[in-house]
Amino acid sequence: MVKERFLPVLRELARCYQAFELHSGRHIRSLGLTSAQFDIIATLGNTPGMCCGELGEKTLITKGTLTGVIDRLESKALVERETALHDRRSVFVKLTPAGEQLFEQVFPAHLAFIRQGFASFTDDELSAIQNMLIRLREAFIQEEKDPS
Amino acid sequence: MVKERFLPVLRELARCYQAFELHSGRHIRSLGLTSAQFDIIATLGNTPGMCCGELGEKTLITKGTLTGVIDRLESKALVERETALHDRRSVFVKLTPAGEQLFEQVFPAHLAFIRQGFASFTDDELSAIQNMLIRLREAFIQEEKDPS
DNA sequence: TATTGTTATACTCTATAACTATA
DNA sequence: TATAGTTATAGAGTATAACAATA
Repeated sequence: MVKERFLPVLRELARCYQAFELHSGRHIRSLGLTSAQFDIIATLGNTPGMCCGELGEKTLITKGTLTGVIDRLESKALVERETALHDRRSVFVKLTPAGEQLFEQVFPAHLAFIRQGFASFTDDELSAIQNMLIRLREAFIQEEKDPS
Repeated sequence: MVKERFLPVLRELARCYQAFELHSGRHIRSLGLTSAQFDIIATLGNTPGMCCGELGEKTLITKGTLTGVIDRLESKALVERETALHDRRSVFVKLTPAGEQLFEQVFPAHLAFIRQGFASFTDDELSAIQNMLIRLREAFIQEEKDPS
């Protein structure tokens, strides 16, 4: 029978993230978007745009998938593609005015939801939890690179 | 421009969870399973089995999807279905011997990976992070029920 | 030759709703 | 009537690999 001191923490990590995802997923779907699509919108928000490679890195969506996701956002007229000037292999993706409007309408609602969730935390507590999450993530990544 | 004290924490929560998912996802796929399928295996491990309703609750997989996931696991001979005795509408799902063997082979490897990630944390730190994650999740759920 | 993004394939998950059989 | 699962449908993400255009 398994009994490890860290399992409760891992379970809480998953449950906490999933609780957040559950809410935000509903909100996103009510806008007619999927998580992947919203990820793109949120990543492009408040930026001048970026090329597919950069978008893929930030959203963890692989390039083959990314093409389809951007296709669907483009057909909704929320993003647009331009050929990059400096490298004609690259495609520059950015929000359309409608996309920016959606971003600006949706993001504050997200923030309000999240803000309330964090309302009872002091700044010190926030720092503490953030630092531990960073440490934990780095430990996971470390092993990824160096599977000793 | 958005500037909230809790956004860095939320981002770390997501990145930390995703870092874990990235690794475990690779491991799972190398076994020829999907995340949903592994979720079922892990949930059934060390239990006598359970009916679809309970499985769905624990894994957050909706019943329509669950049928398909279990179908695929059954075709791999990792789980089996039995009609429940007490209620013939219910279906009892449990690991086959092969499923148990997979569970017992895979789970320790997962644990070893996770254990290393947590290696540098003291017990006090683990308690602290766990408590904060619980608080945070409950705050999210609270809003879900009571959107004030 | 290497890189950027697209296309193609095959599979799986997702939400939703109608349906069957029990209760 | 209500519940437990199944079936059906349509859409979307996933991994993977081959491909075109450009560097």
